[in-house]
Amino acid sequence: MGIIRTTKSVGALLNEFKKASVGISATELVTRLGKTINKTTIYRVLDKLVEEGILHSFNGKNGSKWYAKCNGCSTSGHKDAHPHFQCLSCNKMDCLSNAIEIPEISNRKIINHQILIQGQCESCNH
Amino acid sequence: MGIIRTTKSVGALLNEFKKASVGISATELVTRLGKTINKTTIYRVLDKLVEEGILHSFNGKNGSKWYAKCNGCSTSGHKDAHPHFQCLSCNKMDCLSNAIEIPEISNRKIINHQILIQGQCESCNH
DNA sequence: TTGTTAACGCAACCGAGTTGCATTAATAAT
DNA sequence: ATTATTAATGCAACTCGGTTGCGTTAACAA
Repeated sequence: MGIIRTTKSVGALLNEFKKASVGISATELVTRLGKTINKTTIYRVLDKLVEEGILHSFNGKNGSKWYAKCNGCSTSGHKDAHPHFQCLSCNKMDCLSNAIEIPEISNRKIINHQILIQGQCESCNH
Repeated sequence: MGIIRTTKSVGALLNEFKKASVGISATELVTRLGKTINKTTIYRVLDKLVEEGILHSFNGKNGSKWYAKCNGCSTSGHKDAHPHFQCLSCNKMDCLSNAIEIPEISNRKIINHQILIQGQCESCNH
């Protein structure tokens, strides 16, 4: 399950996330790295990195897959559920540190949640 | 923009939502109605019903498209943003009436938001 | 009853993501 | 350093949700 070798694909992907403080979509990663790394590999490495607790995965508008660095997660689980903000003009995806209270819901067991806030980012909001 | 004729496709789709108090995914509607209504038509009618403020649309897990009845919406906009709960066992999708506070976010303009809570529903939670 | 055009069906397409399998290369063993 | 093991990769083909273009049908107004 957890075996990960230090290959150039893993390095290249981790590098993209080291450079960026924001989220990156799977398709964006394929366009950035697709000439040197096969897209199948990109998707597989992303899955691995999520399993490892290094990245977290969530959905953007239109349900597309996005990834961002984790904060204090591990193989045993993702702990830092936080809202994401996606700009409807430039599509930039931010991880927000704002804590949002999810209430208990009668008779249901909550396992996780996703909050996607959409609007205009700092640069596009004028 | 808003012109809608009372065709059998519109009737059939509205009927599905009249019968159900929960959300229905686009693919589920295609399997239910696909023998009598072409899937292109299904997607087009759904779009129309969302424009009309009769249904609202949102994403389930894996980013799939879901629809549910609106409450007090109109062609001028969807007003009843509420969280959705999807059961990870049976995939049932509920509209929740719980109000969840979305804070203002510095320098950004919030236009809308989606909250998807996942877990076990009443029947699957034992 | 007829004319207009919204709505429909069909076929073909698109794009994100996946699968199977043969090949390559990272790590462990010698 | 050399070899053996098997995780990781590349490739091609595929799946599936959803869309587009276009000719035909049928709702509604005249």
